[in-house]
Amino acid sequence: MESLLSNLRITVPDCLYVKDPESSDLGKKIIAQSIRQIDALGIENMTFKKLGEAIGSNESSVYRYFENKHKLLMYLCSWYWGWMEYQVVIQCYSIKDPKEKLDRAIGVISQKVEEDSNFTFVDEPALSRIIINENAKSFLTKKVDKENDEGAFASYKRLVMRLHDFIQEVAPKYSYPKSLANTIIETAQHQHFLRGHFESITENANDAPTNYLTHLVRKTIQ
Amino acid sequence: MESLLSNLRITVPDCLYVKDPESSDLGKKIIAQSIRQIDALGIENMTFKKLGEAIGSNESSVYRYFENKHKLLMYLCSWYWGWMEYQVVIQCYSIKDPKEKLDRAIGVISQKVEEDSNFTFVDEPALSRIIINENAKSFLTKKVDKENDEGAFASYKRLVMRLHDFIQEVAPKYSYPKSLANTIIETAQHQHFLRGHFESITENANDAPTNYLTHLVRKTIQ
DNA sequence: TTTAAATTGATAGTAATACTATTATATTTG
DNA sequence: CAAATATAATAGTATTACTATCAATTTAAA
Repeated sequence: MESLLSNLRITVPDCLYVKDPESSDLGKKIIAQSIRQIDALGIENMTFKKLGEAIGSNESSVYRYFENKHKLLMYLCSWYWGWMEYQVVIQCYSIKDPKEKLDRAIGVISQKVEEDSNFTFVDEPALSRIIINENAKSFLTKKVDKENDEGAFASYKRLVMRLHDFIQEVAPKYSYPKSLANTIIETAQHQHFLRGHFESITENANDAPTNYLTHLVRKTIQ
Repeated sequence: MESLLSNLRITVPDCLYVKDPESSDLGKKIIAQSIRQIDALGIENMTFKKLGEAIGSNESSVYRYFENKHKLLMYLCSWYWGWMEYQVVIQCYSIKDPKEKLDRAIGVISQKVEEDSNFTFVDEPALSRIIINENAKSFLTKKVDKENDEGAFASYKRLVMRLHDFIQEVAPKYSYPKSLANTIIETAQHQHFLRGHFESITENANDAPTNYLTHLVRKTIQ
């Protein structure tokens, strides 16, 4: 996609950072490099020390932007879900037919992610791999409820509700639109993971799970 | 359920332990107490030191049974999936009608877990909470492929294939029986999680996700 | 343009963790 | 009873996830 909207910004809840990383060059470097390192090493093996060194700075500078590694991960996940919501909205905006609109949304969420040149400091395909491998860790902690109260998961929830609205437009009488919206998003990520590591237990080993999910949703709400 | 089969054992891949914890009293204490502590503290905040102290032993003794915390978690998950497979098998054994059989399997996997007195050193309801909160962490690591090669995830994969067989019996022409089997298991856990922490984005806030899943599966494969 | 304020870099230090190693003491088994 | 094995206790190491301090640099305001 071409870079059309240079002043575009994905909003991330401010409880996730100490200082807004988009407000400085160093901050943007932290984001760009953290995506590279988490993708390469996994969140467990990435440290603020390594991150600082890689951008020609140091540990203490990274701490001035993010309280800790977990908040940084949540920031990245939040950015991704905000960006995904934006993708869904623009790619579905002009579609009139609700069914077609829902299909397109499922496609956007489950297909392979491509680079978006509107956000130069974010490598979206790498970030998408991080979502597949690390997103669950952002909420599977003993602090979820506290962090949820602070609004840390607002972007994710907004995407779920967006999808929920699309489902309701197609099938106003279906009883589980929110649960289904959730299932679509989670299953998309999980099937991508299976594709990469457990091909024996999925039929989506050679392809995105888009067809699987589209069929499942259509049948379920028809 | 009554304790009928005192010599019953759930098999766990032996790459997951150094010394079989079921072979001694200390080993069984480690299992029982680790379930309690991981449930209470989360895997992140549980340590072998705390675990050893809680059973009147110490860190080094725990290390003689499990190489590390991650292997212990994988052991517990593996045990759970093995036990779940056994539950599915015995609860569906006598059912002739394939549709009914599949419904029952979905019920077993998605309903609230109850204590099984055949295994006195395992608190199944607590273990089920661990699965909901920590299972994903057992495979979302950079070591998955290596551990998978060693057979660490055999129990989980067997349960998926068991469910796959049930789905195929009902709908031999359905194209995604493995993916769907997976989705049932993962969604069951995830909906339980949402129930506890994100009720605003699920309709299963007051109930198990059994009805949601049963409906979804029936419609999908019909 | 000078001064103050804010940002960054460098270094040091702490408590906790995830182990490894060693040795002493029980306990079991042959 | 002796030998083998299992457990307990202690100590030690490298790494991590921070916190604190201070100097150097950049930026912004008067």
